[in-house]
Amino acid sequence: MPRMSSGPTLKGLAAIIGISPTAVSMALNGRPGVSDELRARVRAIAAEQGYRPNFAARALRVERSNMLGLISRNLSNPGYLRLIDGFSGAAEERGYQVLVGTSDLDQARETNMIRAMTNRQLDGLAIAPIDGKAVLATWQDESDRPLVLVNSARSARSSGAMSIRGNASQAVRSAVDHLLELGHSRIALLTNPGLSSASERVSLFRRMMKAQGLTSRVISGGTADETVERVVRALSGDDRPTAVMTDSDLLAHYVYEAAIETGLRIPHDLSVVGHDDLPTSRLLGPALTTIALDRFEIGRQAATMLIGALNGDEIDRPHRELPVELKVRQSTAPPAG
Amino acid sequence: MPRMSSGPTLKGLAAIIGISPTAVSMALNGRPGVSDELRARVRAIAAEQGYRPNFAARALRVERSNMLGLISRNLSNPGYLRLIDGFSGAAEERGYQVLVGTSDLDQARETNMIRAMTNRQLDGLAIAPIDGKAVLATWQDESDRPLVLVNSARSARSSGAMSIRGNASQAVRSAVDHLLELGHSRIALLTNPGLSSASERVSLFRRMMKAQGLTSRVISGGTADETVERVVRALSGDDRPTAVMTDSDLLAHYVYEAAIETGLRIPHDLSVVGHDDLPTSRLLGPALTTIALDRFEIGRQAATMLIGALNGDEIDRPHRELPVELKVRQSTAPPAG
DNA sequence: ACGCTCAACTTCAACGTTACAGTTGGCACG
DNA sequence: CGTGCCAACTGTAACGTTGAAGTTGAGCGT
Repeated sequence: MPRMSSGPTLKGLAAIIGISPTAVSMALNGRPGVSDELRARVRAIAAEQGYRPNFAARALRVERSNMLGLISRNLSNPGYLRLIDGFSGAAEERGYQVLVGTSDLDQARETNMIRAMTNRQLDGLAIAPIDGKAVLATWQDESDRPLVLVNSARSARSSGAMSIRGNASQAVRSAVDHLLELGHSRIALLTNPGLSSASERVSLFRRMMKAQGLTSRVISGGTADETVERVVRALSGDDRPTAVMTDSDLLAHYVYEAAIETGLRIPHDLSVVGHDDLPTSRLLGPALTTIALDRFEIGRQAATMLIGALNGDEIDRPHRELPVELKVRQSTAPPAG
Repeated sequence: MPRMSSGPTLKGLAAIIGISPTAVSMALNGRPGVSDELRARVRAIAAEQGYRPNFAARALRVERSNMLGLISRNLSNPGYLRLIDGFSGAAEERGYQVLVGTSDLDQARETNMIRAMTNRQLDGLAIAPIDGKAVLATWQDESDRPLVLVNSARSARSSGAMSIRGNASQAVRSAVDHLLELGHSRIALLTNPGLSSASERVSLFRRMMKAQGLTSRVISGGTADETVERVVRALSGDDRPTAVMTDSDLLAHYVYEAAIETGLRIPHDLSVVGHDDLPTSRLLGPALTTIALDRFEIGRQAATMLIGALNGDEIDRPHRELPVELKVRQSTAPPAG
């Protein structure tokens, strides 16, 4: 029932001005082939008539939609808002619009999302993949447009796509080093399950701990409630960890909740290290020690890389790792006793 | 240079099967006019050939894009992530995709965003407007599709659009009542400037304070840094407020930062009441007393209302106010002295 | 056997845009 | 004064889809 109030079209404008639609198109799109004088006249009349180009028609014709897609793993982690913010800001600056979606950590949904987006003649896609390689396969099956993998495992790097992420090894290393220096020996890592990027971090963590002759403990997150519950359980044993490092500040928040539930005091009974540095993290009680990662910048650069590739530019470093920085605050301390 | 790997089109499929494109279209879209047998055959061959419908072409033809727009005021407030999450979840369930944008609290950008979205044959728009009336004017100028105003001022209600928001008067009332009961008399309200919905809250706040014979103080936020600075200044006078209530948890966070800067302890020297109840708010130090508002649900319902209207349904309550709930935690206490 | 109806298709045109291949006319040049 | 050239346009067709208006032929009642 609801229809667009049908404003004038290129053809309509052409009729009014008395020239061909092609000329109007060229005039409005700033392409050569029309005199400056006519161009000005066309612009004036277009504005006066309230002409609005029809993007669907344009997309059909030129096989470009001027839309970029952004698919995140979930939409509960505030870190993704930073990503969206950076991405959409950069995209809008260059005249692109942003289609968002989330896989919700579900492979099938991720594939569907990608398909749905390619149906729309999406010009490029940035995705924080569940499994980078699977995404690569799906995308290249569907489209030969630029793709940026965000925060994916190193193993998913390929010449077919670009990638950008925080420096994962630096992140794990600085967290572990910090905790070791404080004197911790029973350290647990809380990660999101099922992510190929997570397993990369896990193995790095295991290797570092082994090098110290220490055993490593890994806790897999799930839904919010599940995660808290699992952390509670992990913190209950006799040889419970004295420190937990996490893959995100959000996960660190769950540790805080678990600490409240178990009555452990942070940092006296338990040290916590996050990863992100959300704006709220320094305001937590106690302020969270975390590995700062500029997700806004990741979003920005992802969009910029996509648009660059669309313009045919040679992309500077197609596989980027942004530096991370340990912010020591109040949630870490030497282990008690 | 990058082009879609041109899969088969309706016409191509039709040629392969030996029937007309129209029949293929009817078969795939589940419309009557084809036998069950042919429908099955078409579906099988479409799948086998990897057929992907071209949404741009469809949009051009039917003047529907199957996209919904969501424009927020900014993308730094984590509350908007909840909104996006609820909105996109409901939209995806019904086969719609979501175009996001932000006005960044800039009128011109907001208007541009709306125009850019209508150019795309957007089917419906949910927007947290800077000025609801202005949005209404722009939108109705461009399109007669459904519009939902999110968190807009009551004054922007009109028959031309739907709306959904938290119960603003209940929110202001319960915050003020809570602080009055604790014994506060110098209460400040920290709001976002320039929002018509904010001025509605301000006037309600002023009225309530006046009814108590108390003077009211309003602090206008700005950028993050500006806001902290203004709060610091507001907290410096001799007759400084003993309590600050805010329009969002994000603003409450700024008050926390200002408190750190000025050395005031919460809640001993200063009580703080937020508005949102972000997941992190109960983990702050001290845990934030706040007015809980389910932004996820607002997003969900906004999308549902839009899609309902698109289906021609009679919308149940086109102007909705969700209840809010005061969560008393540790950031409020009786004033010292 | 005749007309009638209806399901199952086909044909045609159009949505708004732009690429490409013309066409025109003015002007410089030998 | 023709010839060639170029700027400034025009005309046509096509992108993939679908609505509307046909066309067919099988089945049915009389």
